[in-house]
Amino acid sequence: MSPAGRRRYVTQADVAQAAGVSRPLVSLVMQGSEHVSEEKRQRVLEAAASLGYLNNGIATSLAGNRSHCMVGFLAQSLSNPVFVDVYESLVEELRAHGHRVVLMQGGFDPEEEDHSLRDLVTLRPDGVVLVGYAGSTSALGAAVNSLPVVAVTRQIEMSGVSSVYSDDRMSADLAVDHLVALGHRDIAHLALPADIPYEGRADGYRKAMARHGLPDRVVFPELSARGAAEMVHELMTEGSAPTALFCGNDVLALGALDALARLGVRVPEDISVVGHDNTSFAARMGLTSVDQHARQQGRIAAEILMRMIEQENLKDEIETRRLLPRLVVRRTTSLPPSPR
Amino acid sequence: MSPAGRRRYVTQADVAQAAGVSRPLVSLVMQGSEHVSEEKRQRVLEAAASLGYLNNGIATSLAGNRSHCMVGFLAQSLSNPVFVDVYESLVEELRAHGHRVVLMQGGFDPEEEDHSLRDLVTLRPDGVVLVGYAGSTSALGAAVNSLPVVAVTRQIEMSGVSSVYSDDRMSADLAVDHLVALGHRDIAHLALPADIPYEGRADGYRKAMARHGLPDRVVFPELSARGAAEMVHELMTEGSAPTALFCGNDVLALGALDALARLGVRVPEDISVVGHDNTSFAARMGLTSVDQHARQQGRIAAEILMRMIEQENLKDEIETRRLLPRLVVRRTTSLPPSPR
DNA sequence: GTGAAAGCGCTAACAA
DNA sequence: TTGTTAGCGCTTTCAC
Repeated sequence: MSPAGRRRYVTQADVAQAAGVSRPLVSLVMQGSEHVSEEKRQRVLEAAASLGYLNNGIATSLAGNRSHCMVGFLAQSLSNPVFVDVYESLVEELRAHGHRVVLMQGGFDPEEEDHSLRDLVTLRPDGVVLVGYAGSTSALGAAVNSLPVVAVTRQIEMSGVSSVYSDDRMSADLAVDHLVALGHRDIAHLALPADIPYEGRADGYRKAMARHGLPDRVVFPELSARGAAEMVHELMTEGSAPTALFCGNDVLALGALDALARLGVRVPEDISVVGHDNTSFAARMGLTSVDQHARQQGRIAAEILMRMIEQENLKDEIETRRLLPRLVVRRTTSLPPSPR
Repeated sequence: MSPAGRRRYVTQADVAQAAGVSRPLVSLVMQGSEHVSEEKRQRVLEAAASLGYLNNGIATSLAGNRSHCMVGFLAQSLSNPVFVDVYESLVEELRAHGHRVVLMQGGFDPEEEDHSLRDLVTLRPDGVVLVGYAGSTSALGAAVNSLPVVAVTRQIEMSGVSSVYSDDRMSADLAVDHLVALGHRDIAHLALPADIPYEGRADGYRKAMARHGLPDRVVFPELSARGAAEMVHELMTEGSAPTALFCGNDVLALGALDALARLGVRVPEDISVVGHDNTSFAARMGLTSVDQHARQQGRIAAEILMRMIEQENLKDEIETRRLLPRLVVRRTTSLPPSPR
């Protein structure tokens, strides 16, 4: 069966020899060409099957000077389900166009992101999708010169980079306005770390509070449900507790809800909570959350990318799509507790 | 800047011409060879930078007849956070060994899985990790002949495939024994679909119930929180409601909790709920769940894969690691309601 | 130190 | 219909 010694892939040359034909003929058979006699086709296919031949896509795309039909997806993290939503909808859309998607994890460290992006480009994809990219502009600039790039869930203002994103300032407006309309005045914000590229949420929150003439209160928990839980515990036990919490994303909101439950603080009777991203667990938990249309973003990104790939020239032919977020009100927000 | 017409990658030949040196010299410089004069090295590096040269990893590995330092990861789905845990811990471990990981989504359709696996192998990775693989044995057999394969979260009994998994029958034992010890007799099981490869959970549940002399009740919701919610709604409103629910995974458990909350059924006072996988949201929601040590599975898979890659011969040098699951008791399980 | 030549696995012109 | 030849971008002998 398999060769005894060092593992080695079976090549078309091996198949050709076994079948007693020339190398290019094997190539023709593998490509399903019509112009091959039935007899040789059979011989080749049998030889290939018995040797366990597997096409080498790397060599194919190199020789044919053609594309893999592959696009790269660089995700900062998958622990936030919203990124999974983007990925899945993108895969779905691109598959329909005959493209496959390979994902690499970037990470939160800019250097790591850079490195991952370079690794991805090394595979010579037809294009690259960046989700929550926080790398340097230099690595990005190099990529942009050679292949189409589209950023999702945030805008990257750079020549050659298309963007699909949701307006984060408006997200904050929606959340704050909703809470203020209910009568809240003491609204704290559980922000995403300052070094990840979603500062619009915190900025928007500050502006919205100022617009209502209310003082703002921003805290920066570690980016995890646990981190949020610890921060909320602190917030609720030291000094004056807010009557409402706007969380930078649903993962943080989940942690917040946990901490509140442990403290015996009732939601929404004692405190209201708003999340961000409207992930499926927000829906299941009855969490009021801002929807940034993740699946739609993935779909649009796929469309833009396909267009960029097809025209294949003119790096300034980029598109920018800003979506309007939508507040989904559920069971975690209501009137503030009446003053004692 | 970039060429006006059709987008084309800059090659070493372009760099060589611009720098006025030979092609191989550029290669040497790019590989950081010592045996190059400082002057030419500078010229080459400048030319490369100004042209925006990016190495072609595809051509490199082909020419050098050497590996990418890349391993493939085929995931059935990422909507279940437990698979993300496996992926992230694997990436962490393999990165430390200088390997990068590219992920492709398989899907639930066996044909799709097959296709994805072939696509992945086409990229000539050093090895492949399968998570929740449900493809055909033929595609797998072909892969196994050419490169190391390790299956995670389930066992694949096939020559050449290593496996890391948690004992699903024992999971069911832990859950059922816990509930029975609390006094439950009417325990229903929200099973994973029969066509995905985790039948051990349902089998184990049936056996455990039989062992206790109790009748079993298995229902098959659609594999999503929403599906579980609908199924549980049905279960609780038609006929006799069980006093406890053992769910095939935490996603289903989340849906179950949602449905119960909407029905006004209290957990754990009226009904106990046990999940599976001990995902981070189980921890945050106080869900009693069976931990299958996902991160540890990822780490072990990485170690096994590295070992298989290094020895590089003898396809029967495989390893099988069965982990023992652990029940984590939280707030969703307690005594059954006292009979009316 | 540097260039010429050969080759990785495959495809795409040819000619036969 | 088939084999021969050349070449994709890169690395790797091997002379010079």
